[in-house]
Amino acid sequence: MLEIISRGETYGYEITQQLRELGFTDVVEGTVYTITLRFEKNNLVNIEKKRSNVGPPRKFYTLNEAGQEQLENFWRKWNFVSSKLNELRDKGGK
Amino acid sequence: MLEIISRGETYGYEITQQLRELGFTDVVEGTVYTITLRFEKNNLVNIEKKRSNVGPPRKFYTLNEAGQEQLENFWRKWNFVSSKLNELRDKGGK
DNA sequence: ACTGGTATAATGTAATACAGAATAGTGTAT
DNA sequence: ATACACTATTCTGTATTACATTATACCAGT
Repeated sequence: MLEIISRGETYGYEITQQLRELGFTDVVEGTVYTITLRFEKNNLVNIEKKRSNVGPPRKFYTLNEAGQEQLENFWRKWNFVSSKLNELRDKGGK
Repeated sequence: MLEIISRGETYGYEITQQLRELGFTDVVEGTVYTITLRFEKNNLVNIEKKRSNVGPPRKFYTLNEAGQEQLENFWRKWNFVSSKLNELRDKGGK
């Protein structure tokens, strides 16, 4: 979700849809919103509320400096863990 | 940890060491044991207690049928998630 | 007024991660 | 004998996370 937000201003409902398009077909809004709220709580995002002409106002997020760092940090950890796991998976026993 | 156990009978303390060798240098015993206990609780492992000549008895684990399945299931999910994440990481925006 | 799609917030439960402290067995050096 | 280092497991507790459900609200078309 941090990565998705980093691609450009977006809001919860849209993030849900993007995740579904990405293949995470069964994510529901509730899950996404708990995470965006966590981002808010941890001060990783800037918030801008804009009205929509097809529904209630949208809360647009962008990453702030801390959010960028968190994202980079995530990818660092991801690269580490995924390389280790793939190693484990691929090269058989011992 | 399921994968490590699937490679052959092992016990908590040894699993901790293997994880450290794999690069997860800061895992501590407490963490590992909560997970082995979860495996027990979920009936994914067979248990065999054997005495040791260098310390207290060891609780050896092997995967049972359900454990094997759980492991295969894990790899399925892992392959899915990691391919999606790498896609997100590699091919830039949109 | 009602429906369907868009949008967020509030609430609750179960699982997970992780650390720290307590306990105990064994061999070796003092 | 006893103290120490290493091996080994268990117990306990806290904070976070995952995830779903429900409630609420805005808008357009019928």
